[in-house]
Order: sequence, then structure tokens, then C-alpha cells
Amino acid sequence: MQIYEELQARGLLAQLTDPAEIRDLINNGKATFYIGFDPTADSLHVGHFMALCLMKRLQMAGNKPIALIGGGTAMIGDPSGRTDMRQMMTEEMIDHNCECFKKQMSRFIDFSDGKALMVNNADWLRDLNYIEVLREVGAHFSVNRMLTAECYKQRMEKGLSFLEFNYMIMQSYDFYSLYRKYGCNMQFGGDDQWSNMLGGTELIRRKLGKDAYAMTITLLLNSEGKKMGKTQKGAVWLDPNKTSPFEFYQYWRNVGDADVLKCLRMLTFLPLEQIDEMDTWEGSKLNEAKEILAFELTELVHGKEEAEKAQQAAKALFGGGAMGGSVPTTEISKDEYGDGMQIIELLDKCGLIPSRGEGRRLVQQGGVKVAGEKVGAIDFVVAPSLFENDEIMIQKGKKVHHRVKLV
RNA sequence: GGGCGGGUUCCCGAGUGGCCAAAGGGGGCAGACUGUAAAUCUGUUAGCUACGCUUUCGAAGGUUCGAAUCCUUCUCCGCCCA
Repeated sequence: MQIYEELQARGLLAQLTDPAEIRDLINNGKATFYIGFDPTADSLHVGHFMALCLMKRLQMAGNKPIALIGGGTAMIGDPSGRTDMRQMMTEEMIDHNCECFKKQMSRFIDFSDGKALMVNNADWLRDLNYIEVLREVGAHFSVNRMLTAECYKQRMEKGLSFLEFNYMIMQSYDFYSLYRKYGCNMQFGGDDQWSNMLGGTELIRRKLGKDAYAMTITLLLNSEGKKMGKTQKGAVWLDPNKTSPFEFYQYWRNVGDADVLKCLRMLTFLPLEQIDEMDTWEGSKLNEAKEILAFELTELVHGKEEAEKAQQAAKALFGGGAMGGSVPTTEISKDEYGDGMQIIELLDKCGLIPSRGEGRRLVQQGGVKVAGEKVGAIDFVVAPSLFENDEIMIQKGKKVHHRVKLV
């Protein structure tokens, strides 16, 4: 099975400008393609991960990827898929984020010997001359047409600033620049990027009379139509300091039944035959598929060792309540701990509750366990004698486990 | 620049002088049920040193015994006109 067919079978392909031509290019390793990443945070998240996987897949098939970091476009802010304006970011923040992105990406994609490129569009966008851009680029865009683009339509009700309106033009200019500099003939991106990407292919056609192609990847949505990789706390990050391997593992271990197979197909590198086999599993057997999913992804992102630790920890905690390996841990000095600590105080120290009121409620509703025992009263004191080898497990609700260690 | 409408808690959205820490819905959290799933039901959802206290209805002033509610100025957003 060739790469195009595989991508199709995995359900990754959404929209393509010219399916036959794209198929020919990527199956024969003739594509030089780029994917853009806007540095809106200091770590990549699951959404980016999909794009990185796609890059890797295509790279393995002999195509040349260009990872474009949007240090320039981030100054504008992409209005696609948003109903409100993004917060403006300072140049310093953006530059910092670019650095973080670079580091993380290098772990996934092989940039050695020119097998892949990493570029930052700040290098050509930030110094653009306004009049020049208007004449050279702006002249090729029809405002009437732009306004009919889906990403702007949504914003016509809530309001769209001129700043954001220009995002499409900047992204188009990126494609055009990369085409000229590196012969980049294809752009990939999330499905919400479709109109921005078309802008680029058109600009290339108008200015150079050449063909370039665009292809979008299906957005990873759960069965409720929401973007996956988001939790209440925010995104699921790839940076282990922002989302620990254990939490990362748990996120995937907990996906809904309806989403497991989709995730396996779209995110993992497991052979399709194996995934098809899992597709026949039903009921509680699906739990095994979730375990596989969680392990595979944790391994891809954090390495085998971390994945194993996370899996062990999960099995121990949910299996019998024994101590796990990589469970989030808070260390407290023995001096500070003294003769014991009130449960609320302890929950607070571990960062398990946003406020003490919340902690009270939690205890009152029976949602807190210490060393496997339900805490019945809010003035419960966790005495040092309850610790085993200076460690104790706290459980908040059914799924949040936390270890306290006396040092 | 002119006219009109608007900014309420995590989000949407009620509330037009005291009965308001503010209806209702969504979301979140917890409990029951389960398979670490979904659905359903229940409780809960500003903070605190907690039968009380403090902060909150775009911002700052003012009127009043008392303001999310009234007045003034400012600010931001939408619509219409230019």
C-alpha cells in the first residue's frame, strides 16, 4: 500500500485541490511540502502532533517536509475557527514560543542532511513593506471572494478586524515564498486552514503561472464534534512539564468508545490490518484497544520508558490501589509536615484543588480518599503514621491520583 | 464623524433600587450505576480564618440609608448612516 492510499485508509485526508496529481507526487516522493505551526503557546499540543505524524509519514515515503514556524503570522492571529479575536502576543512571547517549538519538533522529524527544513516566516514577513505588499500581493486578492471564505463568514457576525482579515494573505505569501525559495509545491494543514491554503495556490498561479497543491487533514474530532486533545485545564501538551506522561497516557486511556478506532487510525503508526482487527472488538474488550492507543501515543511522544512507567502506574492504581511509578508527586519536608496536616491543607499543597471551598465540597461529597480510605470529615488530619515508607496516595474522585512524599 | 443597541459569574443568557453571590441552560467537579467508556439520575459550582465576613455584573466617579439596576465621564463591541 502506498502512502496516499494509506493516508486515505486512515481517514486522514479531508480536502485536496487535485487528488490525482497529489497522489502521483507523494507516492513517488516528488513532493516538497510544508505545514505551518503558529507559535501561540510555548509547547506543541495534540493537534500539532497529527501534523507532525503526517510529516513523518510523508518523509518516510521519500518526500521532503518543511516545517514552517509562524513567527510572523502569529503577529497577526489566525481568525479561522474562532468566534472572537485572539489576544495579541508580544514579539518576545512569540520568539520564545518559536524556540520551544523548534526543540520539540526536532524530536519527531529528522532534520539532518537536509532531509527536512525548518523555517520561520518571521524571517520574511516581519520586514515587509506595506505598499509593496499591497501592490505585489494584495492586487491578486479579491475582497469579494475572500469574504465568501468559510473562515471569514463565521466572523461576519461577531466582527472581524482588518488585522485578522490579512491573515489569509500572509499565509498565501508564505506558500509563494517557499515555492520560490525551495520549490515547495504542496501545503498541508488542518481542515480549518483550507481557505488560507487555497489563497496560496492561487497566488502562485497568478504570480508565477505555476501549479501548486493543497491538502487538508481531517480535524480530530470526538463523537460529540469537539476538537480532541482539549481538557478543561486546556490542551493536552506534548511537553512533559505541562502534561506529564501519566496524564497524557490517561487522556487517551479515557477516550470514549466511539473514538478509539478513529484515534488509532489517525494517530498511531500501527499497521492497518492490526487496527481493523481491533475494530471487531466490542463492549469491554474495547478497553484493551484504549490501552494500546494510550501506550502507543505515549511511546511516540515521551519514549518507551515513560510509556511503560505510565502504563504500570495506571494498572496499579486502577487495578488494586498499589503505588505506581510515574504518578504525579508532591514532596513535603518532614519539618513542615510536623504531626500531620489537615486534609484540605494537603489537597491545597498538592495543587489538587483550585480553592479551599472546592476542597471542602469535595470531602463533603465523599470524593477524597487517602491511602484507599474515604475521608469523612473536613477536619480530618492526615497523621504521619498513615504514611508507608514516607509515602501516601491521595485520590480525588475516581481518576485523579496523587502521591505525597515526605522528605 | 453621526444615530441606535449592547458589555452580567467558566460560557450563553435572565435580572431596571433592597427579597442578589445574582434565575435558567451549557460546561466543570463529585456521588450512584458501569468497563478508567457512553447514557441516565443526584448533589455542587465567587473567595475566606465560614451560622459570619470580603470581593464580583466593562472602568472611574456621583446620587441614595441602600446600586448589576439611576446619573456623569471614559472605554470596548455590534448594527445603520457618512
